[in-house]
Amino acid sequence: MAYADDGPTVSRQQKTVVPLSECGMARATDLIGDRWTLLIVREALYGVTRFDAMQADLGAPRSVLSARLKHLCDIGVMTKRPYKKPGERQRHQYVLTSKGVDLALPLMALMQWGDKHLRDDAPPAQIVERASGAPCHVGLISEQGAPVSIGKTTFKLH
Amino acid sequence: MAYADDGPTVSRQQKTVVPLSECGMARATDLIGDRWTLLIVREALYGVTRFDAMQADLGAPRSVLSARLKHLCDIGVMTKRPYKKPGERQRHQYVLTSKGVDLALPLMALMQWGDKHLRDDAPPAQIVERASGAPCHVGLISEQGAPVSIGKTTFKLH
DNA sequence: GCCATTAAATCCATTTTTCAGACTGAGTTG
DNA sequence: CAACTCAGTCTGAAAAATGGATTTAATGGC
Repeated sequence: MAYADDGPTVSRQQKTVVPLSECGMARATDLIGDRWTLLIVREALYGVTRFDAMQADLGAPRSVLSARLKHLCDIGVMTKRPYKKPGERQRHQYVLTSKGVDLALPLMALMQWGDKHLRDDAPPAQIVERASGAPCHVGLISEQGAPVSIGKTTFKLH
Repeated sequence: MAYADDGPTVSRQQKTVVPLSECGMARATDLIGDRWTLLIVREALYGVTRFDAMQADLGAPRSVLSARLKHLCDIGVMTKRPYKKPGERQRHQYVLTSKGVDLALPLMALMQWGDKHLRDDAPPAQIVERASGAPCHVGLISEQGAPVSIGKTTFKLH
């Protein structure tokens, strides 16, 4: 992997690596790569599902939040559903679908990166096993289920 | 973790989970959460380091690419350096710092998500161990180095 | 039924960002 | 010197984000 401390890296000359439109990552950033969408998903993962609560947490303009939530529902990352606690009025909540829950991993990876590189003190949230409380981290795993250092990997193109 | 198929999830009532400004993830999306930045980092990881090559791959407006690269250098994710292959003119290249290389993991996680949920056929790029060529994937790893299913984890707040 | 309240939006005017494409300037090749 | 390549900058139009005010729909209390 090209790396600033490895000495004079030579650039690939001419060719596109993978056409952008073909790459899952590009499609992903197309769908969710903006200022708010991932933060909204983070809210949902934390269990915040109501419009106003999200708005209060994020401070995003209501119109933007509204549009983003609609979009997230459209692409199947969240669903909007009514719910009613006994004795309370009916409300709406936005809940992650399984497609949305799968975003937890990229999100945790990003959180991990931010906590490592963008702050000096201890991170405010940690990923732990629910049962034991033992901390976990995001990493690469081999076919045999063993952790793999990222430096020992490449992209293989088809 | 709240999940659309788990039945009527009840929303947390009032409180902010972690103040946005405190969260590594929020800081991260602040720095790199836009349409192009992650794609630029992807280019760099693939080994594309020259302005024009990136522009051709991404199709981003040159002014935006220019601004993003400048920003990435400012925040220490990339560095700009001159280089010269014998017999060629001197050029510039943008290379990832170690801080930038660490973005590979969130990026791979996102790619994995996109490949799983945003396409039906086989993904165009795969993460493999350099030595053996065996495929890897991004996942959660326990303290003991064992893979952990994401459903068995939560966020622990401090 | 009528009023106040709350949740969930939408609307508006202003500022910021994006975009496509033309242009610039430095260094290289013929 | 003319043409070409690379790495940008500049420009004006279009799109998106912003903070704030307003709207709508569903209560619960009186």
